[in-house]
Formats: sequence, C-alpha cells, structure tokens
Amino acid sequence: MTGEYTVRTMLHLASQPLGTMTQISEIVKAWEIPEHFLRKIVQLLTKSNLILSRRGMGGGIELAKPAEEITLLEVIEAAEGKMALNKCLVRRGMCHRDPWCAVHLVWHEAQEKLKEVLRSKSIAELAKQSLARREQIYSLPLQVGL
Amino acid sequence: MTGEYTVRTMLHLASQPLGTMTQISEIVKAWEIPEHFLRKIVQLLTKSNLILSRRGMGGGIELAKPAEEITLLEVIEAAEGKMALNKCLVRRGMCHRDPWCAVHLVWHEAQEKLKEVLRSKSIAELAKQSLARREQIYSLPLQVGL
DNA sequence: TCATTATGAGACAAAAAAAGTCTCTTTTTA
DNA sequence: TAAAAAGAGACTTTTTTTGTCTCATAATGA
Repeated sequence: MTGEYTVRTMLHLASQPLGTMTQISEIVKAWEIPEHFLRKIVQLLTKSNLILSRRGMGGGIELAKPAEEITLLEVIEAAEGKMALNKCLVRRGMCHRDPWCAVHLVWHEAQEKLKEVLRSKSIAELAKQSLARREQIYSLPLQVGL
Repeated sequence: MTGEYTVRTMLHLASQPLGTMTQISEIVKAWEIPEHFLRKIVQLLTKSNLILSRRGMGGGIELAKPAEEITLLEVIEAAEGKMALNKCLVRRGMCHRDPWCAVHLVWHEAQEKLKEVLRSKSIAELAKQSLARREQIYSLPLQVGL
C-alpha cells in the first residue's frame, strides 16, 4: 500500500492551487489512508526533497517543485526504495552467478523498460488525466478525494 | 527465491540431452536449492504442463516441450502466478478508482512492457547464453550447476 | 508380491517483509 | 505560553514468503 498511498498524496498536492500548504490530516480524510502510516510516508517524501513541510500553525506540506518536473518513478522510489525486480539486481556481486547468468541480463532489461515507463509520466500529467477522466465518467463537479 | 529456483531448474533441464529423465535430487545438488521446497515448485511446473514427471525407479522430470518453445514469462508465471505490479491490476473492479485513475493505466503499460521482455526470451536461449558466457569467463569445461 | 526408488500432496512452522499503531518530541505561530 | 502542526522511533499485527515434515501414490524389478 505504501506506493499507492504515496502516489495518492502526490496527486492530491498536485491538484492544490500553487502555494497552498496542505495538512496531512486533510489528505487522510480525502483518500482512505491510515493517518500515522501516512505521516511516515510523508517524512520519506520530505527527505527525498519531493515535498516541503512546515510545522506549527498554518503549516503543512506542499510540492517542492512544479508537478511537471516530478516523475512517477521518483515518487515511488522515494517511498519504496530503488526498484529491483530481482534480488540479484539490488547490488552488484550479491549473487555469484552474476558474471555469466543470462537471466540476470534479462531482468535488467525488463527493469529498465519498466522504469522508462514510470519515468515518462509526470505527477502533473497524471493528476490532470485522472481529473479529466473522472469528470467525463461521472459528469460531476471536481472534488478532491475518493 | 521461488522464481529464482524455478528458472534454475528449467535451465538445468534445458541443458540435458533430449529424452533424459532428471531426478529432482540431482538438481538440488547442482544448484543450491532446499529439496522439499523445490519439490513443491516442480509440482507447479508439472501442473502448468511445462514439464513431465514419472515416478518410480528410473523416473524423474523432463521438459514437456522443446526449450525453444518455453518462454521465461511462462516459467515465472507458472511458479509465482500471474504477474501484477500493482494490486489494482490483479482483477478488474477491485479498486473503486479504476475507471478514472490514470495511474492504473501507467501500471498497466509498464507491466505490459515488462512481460514483453520476459516473453521474448526462451529457456533454450538463456541456457545457451549462460553456458557460453561462463565458458568465456572461466575458460572451464562446461559443467552443470553453480 | 514386496522392497526400492521415484514423485505427489498437504499440513505445518519459521522468518521476513509490509502495514499499521502509539507515544513522545520539536517547531512555529498567534 | 498554549495550540497546532510535522518529526521520530519503538512497537505490534498481519501477510507473504520460504522452508520443513510426514505420509501417500506410482512404477519398477527381483
């Protein structure tokens, strides 16, 4: 669920007017996320410099840069760590078959293709598309959450 | 490890002369796999019709069709079940955001790219490449295992 | 027919990873 | 200085993965 919650949070922030500070508790309400769990995820996003946070009254979180410049890959890796389809891709030399194992090469290739797709989508794009698709399907006024 | 063990087993079988019955205990020795665990995996491969088994003296397992006709994707899915990068890809309608969530589409696209790579490699090809690469690196006579 | 040599099946256990909870701290601002 | 926000970390629970054990079934050959 971590990746799921993380993306929801970023989409939420991307759909806020620029310069708005959003409270974590607001995101928790809008999407269905356990509060304390989300707080930990948000800390990871902050450490990865994808969002900025401010404590105290009137505080909250906001995107650290324009949503157009944040890719889905960045977001997911910030929360779940570097992607690795297979253990032997995690770090070189972990598996003693590495030097000759052809399967290793295939995993690597597959992983690159996967990352390429995730890297090609910005949070801005996804947020816009989701809103558009939802509006089209339900013909409802836009509203954040659910 | 399941996927790992499964692939090793299939590569082992692919490198045997045609018509050979290979015993599970032999594979266990050649590669580093817990015996009882591998027995269960082999059962999955049998049920997926990727290998044939025969009990009793002189029995063992063998590929059910030429290694050229078995893809890496088939092998992995036989042992680990259908791939799903994300929960919402498992079955339609599981997530109520499906109809409009743009992220869902991206996951789908990424998954297809991934599967495409795995589907493009046959077990025969991988076995051959691995042997060749190993020979080149170590300049050793070919030997199964490790 | 019976002992031997294989795989088949399924319950069970242990370990690891993921998800979720709780409590206390720190910072900011009014 | 009180209230409102995020920060940090220990802890627990749940789920998934990995591994083990025991008995059943099938085939073969003496």
